[in-house]
Amino acid sequence: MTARKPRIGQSRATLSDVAAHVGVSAITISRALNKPDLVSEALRQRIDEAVRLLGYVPNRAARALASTKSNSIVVLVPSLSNAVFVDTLAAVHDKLYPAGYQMLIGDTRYSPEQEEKLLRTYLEYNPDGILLTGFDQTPAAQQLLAASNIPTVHMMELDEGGRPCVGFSQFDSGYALTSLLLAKGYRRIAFLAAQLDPRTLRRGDGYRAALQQAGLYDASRELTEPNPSSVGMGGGLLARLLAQAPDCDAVFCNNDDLAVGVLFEAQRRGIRVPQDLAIAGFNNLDMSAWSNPAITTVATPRYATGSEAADMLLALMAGRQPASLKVDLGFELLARDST
Amino acid sequence: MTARKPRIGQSRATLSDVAAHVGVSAITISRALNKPDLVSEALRQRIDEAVRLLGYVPNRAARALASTKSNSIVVLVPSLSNAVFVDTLAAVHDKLYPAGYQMLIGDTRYSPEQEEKLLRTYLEYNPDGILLTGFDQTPAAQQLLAASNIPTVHMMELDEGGRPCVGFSQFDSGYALTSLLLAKGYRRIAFLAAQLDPRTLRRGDGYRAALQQAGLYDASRELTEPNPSSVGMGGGLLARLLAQAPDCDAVFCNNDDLAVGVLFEAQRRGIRVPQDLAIAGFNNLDMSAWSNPAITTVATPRYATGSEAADMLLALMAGRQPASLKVDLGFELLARDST
DNA sequence: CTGTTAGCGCCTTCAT
DNA sequence: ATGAAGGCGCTAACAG
Repeated sequence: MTARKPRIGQSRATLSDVAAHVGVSAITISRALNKPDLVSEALRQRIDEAVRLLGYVPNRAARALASTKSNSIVVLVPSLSNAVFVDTLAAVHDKLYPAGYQMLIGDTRYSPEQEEKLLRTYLEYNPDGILLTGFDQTPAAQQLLAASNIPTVHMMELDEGGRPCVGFSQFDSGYALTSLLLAKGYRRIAFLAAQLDPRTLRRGDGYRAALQQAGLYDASRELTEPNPSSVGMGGGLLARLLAQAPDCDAVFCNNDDLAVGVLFEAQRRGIRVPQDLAIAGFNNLDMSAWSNPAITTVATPRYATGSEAADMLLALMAGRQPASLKVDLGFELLARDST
Repeated sequence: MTARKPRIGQSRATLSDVAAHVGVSAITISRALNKPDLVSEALRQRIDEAVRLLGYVPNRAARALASTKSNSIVVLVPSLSNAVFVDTLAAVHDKLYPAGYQMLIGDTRYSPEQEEKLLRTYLEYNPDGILLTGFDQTPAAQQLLAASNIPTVHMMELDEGGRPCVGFSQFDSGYALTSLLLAKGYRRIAFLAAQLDPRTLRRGDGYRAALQQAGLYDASRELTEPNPSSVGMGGGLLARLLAQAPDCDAVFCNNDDLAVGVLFEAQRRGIRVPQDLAIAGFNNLDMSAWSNPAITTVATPRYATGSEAADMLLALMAGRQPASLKVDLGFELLARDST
């Protein structure tokens, strides 16, 4: 036998349905669910049972409307096919979910315009907080953010202007990896990249600075592609590179998948790694540790970035002042057999 | 015209703020935004300007509450670190976004319990539709779904019971790949898998059926790990396999990353591929096409699955009967040099 | 084409 | 520890 709801249609049970069932007022049900200590033990149990019986599911829209808190936070990343951002998202989720927040995930596909569109849409959800990747928001997006007055933390890069951020210096990492190659004696070092996003550009700046400082910079050794990086593209980039600068003795790949692709292509061409050509990657993706030879790379703090950014956001949302508004998580050079 | 209450605080502009500014009623603004043809050209322009001027952003919670339509759909996938699901998500987005729907993405981490939790939470958003992976929902989750009465489409597998679904036969694909190996003359074929989800199990069933049929099945050649698959794990699995069944002449890896890991480990051990050991993978991930040798695999319809599933959901949500409630997208065997 | 009247389901503020 | 009244911002259903 089913309890008949005095409501038309078969829309789901509401707070007052549960209230009617238990014989108390709606607000008491609300309290039992949200602030259990304010309701007596006995009542609470009866309420819980009624909730189960009626299959009551709270209506988030109503709650958000009435409380002006949505309990959801927007997270915008440039790509979901890059393990870097997936790991970061996982960390954010691990931190925010226990705190009662729902993630609204947006994939900007490396486009500030798309990011702006997503932001506009997600702002309609009245998010309590926002997590963005980098600082290359469109002016309109920046305005939206400013006007919304919603706590926002930027991930993956460091800001000089005081905006809350968690990441590491992209420039320094590019500089450091290039310096490592220089220290190992390589002199004709190429730079291969896909997806010219701001972080890639900044790593490239680091690469260039290191080489110029050593008097070894040669623009013909820098090669990029507009598409998302992949193993296949790594091979293609090496082919292009060898055509225009056949004397390279090392390549700095902006992502490990490119590096693995370069390795595969080198093998196909009978180029020995690292004897004829050294290969370095970036991001320390799983596969680069296991190839033959294993690939030198830069371990970047992706999980930690998500975790720290979520912490900072939690603080900001609670109105607390975070310990620091600029958290530099650093990076680690992993020298392996490919260099 | 109704009275506009001057709002306190700096909460953002509402419909009636815009209405007051323009000198019309709130509903007219609402219409100008949602059903522009119902509003005169001239008024619409003035409204658009006021919207821009005040930085008006609609409140989704209020709209959802008033219209009992949330314009969002829930998509639950087992993992975001598997390219398969990321591609599927991309397809769903490409289809649903233009139709005005927002995706609420949930990562179940291959756990039905986690899936149930996510479902419970996301149901609070009153989604207009639901996209799930596979059919292994917990009983409670199934009840929730049934009670919610929300159109739902299952992805990646095929159902016999009439539930809407888009995918391919996991069993057949496992059977077909194993048959290919048998046809090539391999006799001692191993099966390596991570993440024993229902799809993996079903592929394993196909593998087993093919071998049993040929009188060649040997349980000691089946190896699994509970953790998510990765290149590194592929190497580990090969090591374990060779310890307990050193005479294998082929391995069927449940995912391409495992296959690449097996290849790397084989190289390290001086095992020639495919002469000493043939390697086959699954899912046709980018890298498997470029390794040396390239890896035989099964191309699965991940983008198409998302796309078709979204179409079917769109039809269901519109109250239309989809052409078919069970769409079999098939799969393709890609024989390459590793076998 | 535009306006009025309600009320979506819940929570806030005050009461008891 | 529990309840009553009111309203969050928007749109459905009817006017006109």
